[in-house]
Amino acid sequence: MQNQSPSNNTDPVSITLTDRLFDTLQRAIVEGEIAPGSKISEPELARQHGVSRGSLREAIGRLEARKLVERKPNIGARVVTLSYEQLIEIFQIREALEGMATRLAAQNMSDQEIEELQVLLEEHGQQIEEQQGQAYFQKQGDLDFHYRIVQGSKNHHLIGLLCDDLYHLLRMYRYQFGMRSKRSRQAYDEHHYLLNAIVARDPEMAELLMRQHIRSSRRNVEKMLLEK
Amino acid sequence: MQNQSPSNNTDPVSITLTDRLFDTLQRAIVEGEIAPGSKISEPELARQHGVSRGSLREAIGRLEARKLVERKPNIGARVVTLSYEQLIEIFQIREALEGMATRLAAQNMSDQEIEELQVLLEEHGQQIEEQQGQAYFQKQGDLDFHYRIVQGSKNHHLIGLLCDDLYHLLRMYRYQFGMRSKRSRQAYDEHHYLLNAIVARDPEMAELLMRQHIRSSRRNVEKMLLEK
DNA sequence: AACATATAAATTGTCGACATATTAGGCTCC
DNA sequence: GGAGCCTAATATGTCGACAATTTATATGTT
Repeated sequence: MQNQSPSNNTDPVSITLTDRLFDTLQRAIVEGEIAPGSKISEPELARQHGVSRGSLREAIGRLEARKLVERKPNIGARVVTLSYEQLIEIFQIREALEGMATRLAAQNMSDQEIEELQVLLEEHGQQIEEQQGQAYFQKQGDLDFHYRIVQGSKNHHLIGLLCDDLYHLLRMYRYQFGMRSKRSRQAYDEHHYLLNAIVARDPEMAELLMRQHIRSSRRNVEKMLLEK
Repeated sequence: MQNQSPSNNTDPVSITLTDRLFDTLQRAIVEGEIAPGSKISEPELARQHGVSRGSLREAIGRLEARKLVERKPNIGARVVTLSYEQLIEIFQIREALEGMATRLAAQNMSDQEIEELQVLLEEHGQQIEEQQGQAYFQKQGDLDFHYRIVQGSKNHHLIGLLCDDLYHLLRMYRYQFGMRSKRSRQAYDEHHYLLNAIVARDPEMAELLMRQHIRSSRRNVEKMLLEK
């Protein structure tokens, strides 16, 4: 679930101050500790974290590249405000990118990776039967599943795009809108079909099912937001 | 073709020093003035451009976010070295993203935008008949065509992903490998079919044709690289 | 009282310098 | 002659301060 383990350097923890700051701020923004739309004051944040403004600015720069903050010259940076339209945009991109990732995963995942994915899915199935109320683990499980498939594509650029950029934005939406999905059972079934296509090494079908899965998830989110 | 006109701020030119530096360095890297794989010395570059190291570092940070340079903590930044595998990765991502963009363009482009695209394509057709040798304008035309379709998707996040990130990397590959395509005629035909699907407002078909078009372009690139 | 203007405060952009880590070079020892 | 260590030099990471721009405050005029 963390982003630094697969992508970043070999060292155990991020060495440089800016790296740690970036991780900290990213988590704070994603989890809503720093309110969406709020202005980021460089002097204040620097003081709070006990670092220089220079280091902070580099961290903010990275956050901007990941679309978590928006910056205007000579005016300052604000945490992004999430809109319904932007959420749709994200889902469209996810559909395209994860569809391709799944296609590639059907070709490139090792037999062992596929087996592990099957085990993971079985665990999810048990969790759903045992504690149907606990939506948190379902969400976590859903992320795990998608995460592994993306890794299985073996396309490093694609992995970075999804895991380092898009997924954080998506988690931010989840925190902000407090999404508790009532369709964990359906999602589980869809994961099952999808995995079958991967086991059969059928890229075309795998991509198709993933795209349907994400569209279905999107429709669910749309419905939930309109209910409010 | 430029990236700053649609995406960036409202001011005529980039105001801040770091912005200009970033634009300059990006162009220099994309066009190969700074050799791929070469180390970026902060003191030297800062001196050459007459700026402080701080400003330069912010610019390098953005270049890193766009995958044009790779940075290792306490060691330094190097211009990316382009490999055959990475090129394939880029094409796979393009196929997914531009496929989706075309699907959306078929739904969201205005009638006027479509007409303008038809005019543009006609001009390309004439250029091909008149000066079949001039590969440069063909490439430029190809980029224009793709660029406009992406814009037509009206998905701002997707537009940024393709125009601000991927296309620069792609142009870098073109410069480095000196790609002169001998299939401008075929590409033109494919553009024609594709545009027809957009005119017919057929998203499914439009996406399909774009994906085929990009796959075809990829195969051509693969062939060219193997010939060397 | 409201609007415009001018001044003051605060914030962002930029710079130069210090601290720390890496690399290069030379010396010793085997 | 080569491998390994120690020292010097260079590069990166981090900081505090100045410059330029924006925002807030105060003043004056209609």
